[in-house]
Amino acid sequence: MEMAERAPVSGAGAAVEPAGGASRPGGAAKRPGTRGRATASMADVARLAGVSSQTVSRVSNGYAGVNEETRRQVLAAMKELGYRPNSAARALKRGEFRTIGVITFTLSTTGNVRTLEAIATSAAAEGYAVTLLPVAVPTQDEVRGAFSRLEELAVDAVIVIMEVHLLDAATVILPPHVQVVVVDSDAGDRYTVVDTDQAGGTRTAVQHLLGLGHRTVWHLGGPEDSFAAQRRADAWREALVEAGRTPPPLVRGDWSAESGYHAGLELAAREDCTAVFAANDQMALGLLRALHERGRRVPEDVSVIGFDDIPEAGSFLPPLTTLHQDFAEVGRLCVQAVLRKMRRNDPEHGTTLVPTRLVHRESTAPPPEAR
Amino acid sequence: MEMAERAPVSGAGAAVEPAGGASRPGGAAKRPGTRGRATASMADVARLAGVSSQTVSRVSNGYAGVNEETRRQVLAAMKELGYRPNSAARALKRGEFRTIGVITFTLSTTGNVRTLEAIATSAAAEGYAVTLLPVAVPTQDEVRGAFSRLEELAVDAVIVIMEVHLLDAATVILPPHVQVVVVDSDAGDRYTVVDTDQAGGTRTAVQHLLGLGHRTVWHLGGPEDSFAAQRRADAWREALVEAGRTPPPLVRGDWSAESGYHAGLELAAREDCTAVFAANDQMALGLLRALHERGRRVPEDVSVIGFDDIPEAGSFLPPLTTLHQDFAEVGRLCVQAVLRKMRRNDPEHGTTLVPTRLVHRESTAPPPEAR
DNA sequence: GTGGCTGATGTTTGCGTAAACATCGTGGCG
DNA sequence: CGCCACGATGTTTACGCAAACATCAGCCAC
Repeated sequence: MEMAERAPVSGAGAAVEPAGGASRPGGAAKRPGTRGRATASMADVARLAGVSSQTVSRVSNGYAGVNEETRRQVLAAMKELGYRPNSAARALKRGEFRTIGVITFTLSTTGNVRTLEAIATSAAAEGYAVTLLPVAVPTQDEVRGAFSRLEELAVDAVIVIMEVHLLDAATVILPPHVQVVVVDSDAGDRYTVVDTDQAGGTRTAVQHLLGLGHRTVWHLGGPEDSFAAQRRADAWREALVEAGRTPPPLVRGDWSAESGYHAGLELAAREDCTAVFAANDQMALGLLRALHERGRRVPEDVSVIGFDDIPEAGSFLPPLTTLHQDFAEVGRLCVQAVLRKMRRNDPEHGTTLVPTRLVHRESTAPPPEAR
Repeated sequence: MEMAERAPVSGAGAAVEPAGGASRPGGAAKRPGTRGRATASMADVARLAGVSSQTVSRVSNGYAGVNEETRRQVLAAMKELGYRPNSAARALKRGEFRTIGVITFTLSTTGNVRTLEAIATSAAAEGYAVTLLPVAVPTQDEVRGAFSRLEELAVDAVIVIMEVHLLDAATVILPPHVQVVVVDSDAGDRYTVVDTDQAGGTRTAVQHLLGLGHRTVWHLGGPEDSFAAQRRADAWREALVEAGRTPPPLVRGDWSAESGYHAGLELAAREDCTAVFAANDQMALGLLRALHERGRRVPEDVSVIGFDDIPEAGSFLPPLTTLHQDFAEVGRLCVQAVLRKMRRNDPEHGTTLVPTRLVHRESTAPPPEAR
């Protein structure tokens, strides 16, 4: 921090030549491709300040027992040389990297991205960096590969934003000292989990529509291999049964707007379908298009409710009533949880659910027959 | 890789106690909170395999000159102890971290996210990890803070996904040995830049609409402080002037669908507006809603073209004609460029533009008067 | 046969940092 | 007055790894 305003690029390390060149046999030009200008080390700073390197270390780490005058000199020397602690050496010495690894299957869903962003922000606030490990194709080998790399990588803990069953085969190679927190799954018995309250949100959605007078609620679900989708579908069914209604057949999409459109064409053909709960906003978007094309008005003929509350949801035609997921909170809690586990070396698993919030816009209304 | 299928969690390091405990004075329980079970080091493996630690190193790094029999023994010992190279020590010794830092202002735009994803994937393919540094609020202090951290952080190079003018004040503290590549800017004279060909794409959009017979093309631009927006606006104006048309007044949004809606209400009121080029798809979405609400049909009365080709664009009402940005390619080229610069220690700046592609859907048509 | 060469392996050393321990004044107190 | 506690600083050492150099056996050529 203190050296934030040192000289611009080429002027760095101007006055004193950091040790190197002749004196160090092998290690002069460290950074590959750095024209021999090694970065200043603690020893260089110590020499310039006329103290021992240990004193530099003490200043660098903010220890109390350093004379004010000495401290000033050291800081001055640091500034002059543009000294930056070498994090590799630090990590080696301390045995921790101050880095959290995030493994994720894809960044193409809003949820994953927003969660990741929140994780990065929270981690930064705690002095941790975030290393990203995306897994392009979700074969088990891929996942395993990613984790293999993560282990050799400099991470103290791992947050997984991914359907947990993709992780199962990889579990065995998690090194015992790395704590893991998982998002987006219901594997609370085997992992520490932080997630949106899928079931609660779904119940809210269903009850909202029933409350408007709809006889039952159709569900445009996510793909079969997604636990989150499964969970929402289960909760939808339960909520209907609890209310004494008969759940209509489940219609599936794959989270994409396109798949929502296709499913929507089916639903539009059913006269008895007056209310649809879509498992995410993208599919709801496609659904809206299909209903529009088939002349079914929303919300007059059919009510639609989404899940996620993506930023665009308020601009759909009509603006979409949906369940807001607080991804920022999920990300924040992930970091909290993983750091707590790390610090306490806590092997216990816990599940933290973040509630959703119903955002009432213009895509839901009482059914035609109730008017 | 060889140790991918070693024993599950608790069985790690079963047979041989890695050195530690009594023999090492200070360094027994390294990882904080690890109940004293230190991870195995090269020395431990060497002891078990009955070779020197250097031979272990050679096996670990795949050097040729190791006897096949010896190699097998070492690999077996590694497996038994669950040995993983310590990346901190490796980084310290080698003087590089095999990590690229990505600094970005926000992950709420599709472009940034997709670019980031491509960067992470490409970097992984090159054996590099990606460390993420989001800057929540774009004040200069924030940016500076992020870079400060990056320097102490373990990165060999930096990719910036951010309007470059936000970076200017921070530049001075970039350490001289870190190569930088910037996305999303036109600062080719000061940085190496990889970006979508904004101007080319814009020209394509304008020409497409003029080609359909529209007298002129309106522009729903991005915020004033965005270079990308500025660039698209400039190119739009130029393309019109080149074609001998008079550019109508510029209407601005802030990239959001909401802002597109508000701007759209204005545009909908102008009878002479028959074609709009929106600077991104989100704003186009809002624009579509506004036009719909005001009874202006798309594309019969007004043609709309977007920019980005977000996944949802094909599900808009109507499906949006837009310019596809190849973010994956941008990300890939970023990694290529920054690694090349690193390896050659290349101080030269270059600009790489990735072309766009017109995706023709249903939101554009000839103007009413041409029919 | 002996010198040199090659391939396989061991030994030494140092990367930059920070804990542990050592030293060295100074001042307070018995 | 001398001893000791204490604050400030210096010295040693080890973190884990991998270059550089050293060693050593076997083998070929002259």
